Amino acid sequence: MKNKQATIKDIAKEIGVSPSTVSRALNDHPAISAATKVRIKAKAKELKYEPNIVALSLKNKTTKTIGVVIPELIHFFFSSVISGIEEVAYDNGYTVMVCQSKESHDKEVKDVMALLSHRVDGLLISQAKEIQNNDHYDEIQGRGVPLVFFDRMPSGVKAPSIIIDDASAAQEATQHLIERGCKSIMHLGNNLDMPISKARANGYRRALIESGMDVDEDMILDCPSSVQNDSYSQILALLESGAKFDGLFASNDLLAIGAIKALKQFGLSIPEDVAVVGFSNWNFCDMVDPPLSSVNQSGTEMGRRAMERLLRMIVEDEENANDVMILDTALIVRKSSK
Amino acid sequence: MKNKQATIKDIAKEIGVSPSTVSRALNDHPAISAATKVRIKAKAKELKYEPNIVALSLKNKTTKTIGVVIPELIHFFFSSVISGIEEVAYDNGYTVMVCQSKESHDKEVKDVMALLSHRVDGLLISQAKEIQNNDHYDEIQGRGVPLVFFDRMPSGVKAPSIIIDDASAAQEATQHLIERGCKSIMHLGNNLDMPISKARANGYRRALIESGMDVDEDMILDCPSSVQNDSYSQILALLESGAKFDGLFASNDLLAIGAIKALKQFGLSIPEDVAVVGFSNWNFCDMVDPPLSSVNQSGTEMGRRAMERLLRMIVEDEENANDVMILDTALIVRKSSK
DNA sequence: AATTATGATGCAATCGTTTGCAACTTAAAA
DNA sequence: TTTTAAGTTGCAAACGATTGCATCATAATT
Repeated sequence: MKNKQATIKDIAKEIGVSPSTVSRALNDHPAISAATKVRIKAKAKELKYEPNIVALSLKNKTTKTIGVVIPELIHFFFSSVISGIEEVAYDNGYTVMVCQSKESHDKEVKDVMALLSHRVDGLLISQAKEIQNNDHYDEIQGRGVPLVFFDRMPSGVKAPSIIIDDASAAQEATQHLIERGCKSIMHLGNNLDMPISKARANGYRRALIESGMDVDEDMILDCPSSVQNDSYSQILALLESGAKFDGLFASNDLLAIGAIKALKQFGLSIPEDVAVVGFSNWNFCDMVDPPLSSVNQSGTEMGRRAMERLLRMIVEDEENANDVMILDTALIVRKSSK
Repeated sequence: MKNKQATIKDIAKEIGVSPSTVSRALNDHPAISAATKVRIKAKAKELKYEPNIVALSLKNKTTKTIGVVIPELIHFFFSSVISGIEEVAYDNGYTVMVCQSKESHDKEVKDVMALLSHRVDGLLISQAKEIQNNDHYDEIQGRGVPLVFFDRMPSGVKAPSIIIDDASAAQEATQHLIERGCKSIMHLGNNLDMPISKARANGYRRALIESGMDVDEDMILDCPSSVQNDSYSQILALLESGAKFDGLFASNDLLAIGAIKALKQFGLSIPEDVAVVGFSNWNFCDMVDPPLSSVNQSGTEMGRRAMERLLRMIVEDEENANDVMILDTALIVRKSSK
């Protein structure tokens, strides 16, 4: 089972011309006679010749490949982003290499190095939860490889990013709960060390403050693992200890669903006793009971925009910019907060 | 913003030796003196030299890259598969190129050709719903590129596959409904032209027959688009036309959830009036109301196994085999059928 | 002192493709 | 008939790394 892919040399040998002639014929170079072109093209088809992109990459110093590093492949949001990236990449003749950091800084660094070794033409990155330093980002830029961040961007790196306004979106969600009449609103953060989670928590605080309500830091819980069980057990424990609240804004949908499970189990009804809002509008939001209100962020669009931005950097060979594109979010109100 | 990646030549020039010496020094070749090695390695570190995989690929005729073609990235099952593939690939020093066929035959063919041009060392494919021919699979094998199918395999191609026993799993699910006391069971297929869906429908039939029940082909509905709305509207229409049934087995979870929505809306309670079982055990199965019974198929494991199988083909350079690995499934009974 | 090992390094070809330049053939112009 | 201009095609170098073989200097042996 050895490689049988035909090369330009094979064609050249069979026809009895030089490889250069074959190359020019296949690229419709004007200097080649029509007759030779026909013969060569026919032979190419016969041998099922396909140009070797690896050789081309070496020559052109461009691989028509872009690298993507995301925290977790199996999260609906991230797989939508990749889907968007792949779409635009495909339309522009690029192929996508995907790595998942599994939220680990080390893995993220290794992924980046591997992709650099593969000489990707650009990188799209969403930062892992575990943050240590920006050395690998500097490394990328030091090598002149275009870099765009999406959703989770680091601070202190001069690169374009496509994000949403997490704070404002969170504020809107919290505001909605306040308008609905909630007097005592909890917030579930998903790893509050992470900038994105911090921003959402700040949005929550801002909404309370702007409505003249007190911010009780004890009402902010951290569920670092972003598994529903985490919020489920924390909320259940809280309820059992006698805590009272009538609204809950969670930093992601899974946490919201875990909380709902605990609330239901404790005999509370949603939204009557406690109104709940999640974040990300995952595909199952309208399938759970009650359907979960959530902040919609379109992963597909984010992926598309990020890829488009990256392409612009690649094509225009522009200087490092650090423009930030903020995509719209929209609060989708469903029964859980109606 | 041009490429500044250091090459072996750069190191050679700066130190004043030949490129061959640098190459040997970096690979710890015994013929190079310790002193030179030290100098060269120091300079390599200083210049942040990283071997150019593209050049290596050209020389070694191996890219350490594998290509994956799946129908849809955003489906939980498929993103789990990719996650499993990426894991094993990464552990073995491979990188993964991902393409989505979007269930289109043409796109699948184009994806395959693009990946072949990139000279991937192997291909993992799950066939698109739209099936026309196997020419592109022949093309892959004709070029001597290892190929493994997962989940959806074509008929008539001699390649290993990792699948589940769709018929048996479906039979088990249906059997469960029968044992629970269901007398009239519907089946929702997801594009019954697709082999995988056919198999599930056959499993459904087998269960009925083995229990001495009649198979009424009118009780089998096709929902080609695999969107919940499809099953929702079809089931609703059916109920309004006066159809009666007390069990429902759907070919995937989305269809099951659409059906549940219709049933609920029609005032039926689940599982009392109609017991429902889905297929795939997507992550939201235990979040919906009522929690949905489903056949668990581990995408991550399927991805891992497929990648492992492919690696064996790559490493051992074995002859085309067509062994089929059938992964275990397990019916997870939840409230929707209890 | 002459010969033979031994150690260290460089040359050149290779992988597949592209491309500037040279070289050749033939036909047109002087 | 000689010069010039097209029209075709091939040579060789390049991209970055590896590797068999040749080369050279030095050290060890006789």
